[in-house]
Amino acid sequence: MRLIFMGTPDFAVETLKALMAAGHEIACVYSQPPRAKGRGLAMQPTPVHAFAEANSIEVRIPLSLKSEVEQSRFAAVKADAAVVVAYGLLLPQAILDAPKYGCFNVHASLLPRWRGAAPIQRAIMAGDAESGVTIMRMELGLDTGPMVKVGRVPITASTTASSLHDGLAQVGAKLMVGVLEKPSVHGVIQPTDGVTYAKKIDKAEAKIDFLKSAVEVRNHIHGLSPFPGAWCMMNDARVKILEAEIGDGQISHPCADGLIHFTKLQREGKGPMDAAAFLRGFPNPVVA
RNA sequence: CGCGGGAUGGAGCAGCCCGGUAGCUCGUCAGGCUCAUAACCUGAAGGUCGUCAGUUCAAAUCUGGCUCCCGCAA
Repeated sequence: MRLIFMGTPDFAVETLKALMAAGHEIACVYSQPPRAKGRGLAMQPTPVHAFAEANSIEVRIPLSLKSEVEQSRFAAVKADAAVVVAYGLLLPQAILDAPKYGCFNVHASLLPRWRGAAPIQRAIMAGDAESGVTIMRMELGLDTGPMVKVGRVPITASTTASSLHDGLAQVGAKLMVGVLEKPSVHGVIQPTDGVTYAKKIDKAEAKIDFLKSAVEVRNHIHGLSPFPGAWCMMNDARVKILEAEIGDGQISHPCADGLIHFTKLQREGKGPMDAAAFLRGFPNPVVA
């Protein structure tokens, strides 16, 4: 099929790769415009942008799709369908209606739970037992469309946002390819019960609150690992905690109901390391 | 030119300010000891100190360029 792909972060690249591998024609790719970010505030294209460019696919980076000009450009592609994965812009009705089979979205949660920006992190932080990917037909509302296909992934004591992200990206890519084999399918309307929204991660919430239970602290750490990274102070140094386990260990700290110990940590300017290595360069840490 | 930290045997660090023998903790290997341990003892291997140039009798250390890694902030 002739497709338009719309996406921005790494998570979306997996689906784009899978669509190409499945033999679909990617007519063009939409992504967020490059922004000045990172050290030195250099302009950097988004991961999807960079990948598409490396594969000689036309990249479009409009600031908005509200204008008639952009909408007619979109329609002029005459795509069979559009696949949207974490794009970052709302699609007006004119866009949604343009492709022959409509617009499909890959969302990293079991809808209607965790609609919105940070479903992966929120699921882990909330202590959910499982997460997943939902493919839906897009509507005007935020992640409200009828569900076409669902893939489930368990969340365990060792699941981090990073590992879940990678897992879901694979699952989502695979499901999306499957859905396009029967692009005319209708979806199941989302239940009205169990709707939650995954609001964007705010860096201010990254600091670890040891007044919570050990499990809550563990979920907080894993949900924010590695970005933006849960952190605490140790001997006047700011240290990111990337992985932790319930109970006592080489570097532990009490929570409301017991000890938690850190198994992977990173201090400023350094790389991530396990507890034993961390202690060699940072003996007798006092957690504050 | 947003602010800052860093690159030293396999891992984590010290040494740099005040140039002059390559150091520590751990790991690895060999041997010993022990009922036993993340135990202990003995010995060994392993590094052109990120890279290029400069200063100097002499550079891990001082000067300048470059590459790469990371924290903050956006």
